[in-house]
Amino acid sequence: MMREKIKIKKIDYLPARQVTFSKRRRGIFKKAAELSVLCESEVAVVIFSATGKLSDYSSSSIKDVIERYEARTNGVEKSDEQSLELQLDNENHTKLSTELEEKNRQLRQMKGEDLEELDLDELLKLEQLVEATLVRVTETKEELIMSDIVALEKKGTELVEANNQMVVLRERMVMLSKRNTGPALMEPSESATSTSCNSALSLSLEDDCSDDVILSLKLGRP
Amino acid sequence: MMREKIKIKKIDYLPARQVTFSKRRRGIFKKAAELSVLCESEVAVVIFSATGKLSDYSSSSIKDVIERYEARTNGVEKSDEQSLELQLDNENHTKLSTELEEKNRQLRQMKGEDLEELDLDELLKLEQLVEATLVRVTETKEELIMSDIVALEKKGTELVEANNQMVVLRERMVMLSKRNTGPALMEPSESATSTSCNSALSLSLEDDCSDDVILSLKLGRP
DNA sequence: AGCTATTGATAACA
DNA sequence: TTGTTATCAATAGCT
Repeated sequence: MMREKIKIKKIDYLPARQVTFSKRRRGIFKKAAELSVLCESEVAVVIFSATGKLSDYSSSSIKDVIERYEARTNGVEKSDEQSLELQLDNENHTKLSTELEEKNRQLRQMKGEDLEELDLDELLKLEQLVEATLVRVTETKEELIMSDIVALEKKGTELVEANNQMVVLRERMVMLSKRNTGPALMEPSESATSTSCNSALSLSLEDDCSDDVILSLKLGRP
Repeated sequence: MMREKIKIKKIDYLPARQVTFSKRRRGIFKKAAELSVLCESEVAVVIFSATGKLSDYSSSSIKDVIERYEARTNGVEKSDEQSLELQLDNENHTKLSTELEEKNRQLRQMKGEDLEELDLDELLKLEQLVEATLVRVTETKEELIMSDIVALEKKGTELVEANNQMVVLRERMVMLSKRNTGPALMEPSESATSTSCNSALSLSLEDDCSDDVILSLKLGRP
């Protein structure tokens, strides 16, 4: 009612023709862009309006497309002369593309996408595969965490050890000081004595002398 | 139901991509032809497929359109045409190879190989990804199984229904027989009456007449 | 320019 | 590849 089917023949009424030209031109450019994306192709469109105005679209450079076109059109015999290398290249390219596509498919399915393409058997196999991966990843992760923890514990033990040695050294020095300068010197009221260390270790070793902190250590699992 | 809206991005599945390419190419050519007629314009379309195959349409002569186009484009320094294509090919090739390599790496890690290349952060991310995949795969699998079961149940219900109708028919025939030939004819001692059906259904509907089995149905979850 | 009813294009499937 | 059909997309006729 509102709109009727048109016949494909010149639109006589100029304003309508201009409007249609604009709209359909946009439509074609859009379709060209879609095709180039959907199918990874190179598309070029050149339009001269009735008034001679030029419009063009190209998925890449229109010059490249035209050059490529002319190379193809003019050089039919070139594909006999130079074909070997080009042919090999093309074969290679096709092979690579196919391979890449296949890998992409596999990857997508490993990521849980496009699963509707699969039948039950394939789904079960994929499930097994993913489960196996998960086990390995988790194991590897835990090993890594454990080795980190062990390394930290070792470091901690070394630090505690170093601290103890320093405390001993300090006491000796205090003794020496006393012997040399008399009892006026402050002495430590308390020695750090903790020497054991475990993975949930949280200890703080500080001397009473506020300006004489020896070591402070804190370890823990998040 | 039948068709869903598509996103404008590369179609991954090759056969579908080829079909779409053909159809949309035809579509664009048709639109181009319509525009040229409706608005008396000159339209040219050049398409290179992903495999390098050339297709073109032009309302007049493509060469004319191209010449006209190039006349408009000032100062077009034509670099040698051959090297352009070769250059593009080489770039493409390199890009493809790199991409393929990367995908292979990702795929190996998705399969739980080469995990030692990863640090803890990457491992945690991978673990999450794989867990998400596993959830999706399992869900999809279960949906598929459920839909299979539903389909079987439906089939089962239909069969039971059909059976019931046949039993009724049979009873009527027996009645008729009795009326026509007297009480000498055998009659069924028992009618199958089960009309409900569930997924763990297991029923066997047989008439007492050993040579007159009507239906036998067995369904169940493995 | 916008706005819909309608035609036209086409994705999924066979 | 070609055909079919249910949907989606383009656009003709108006404002």
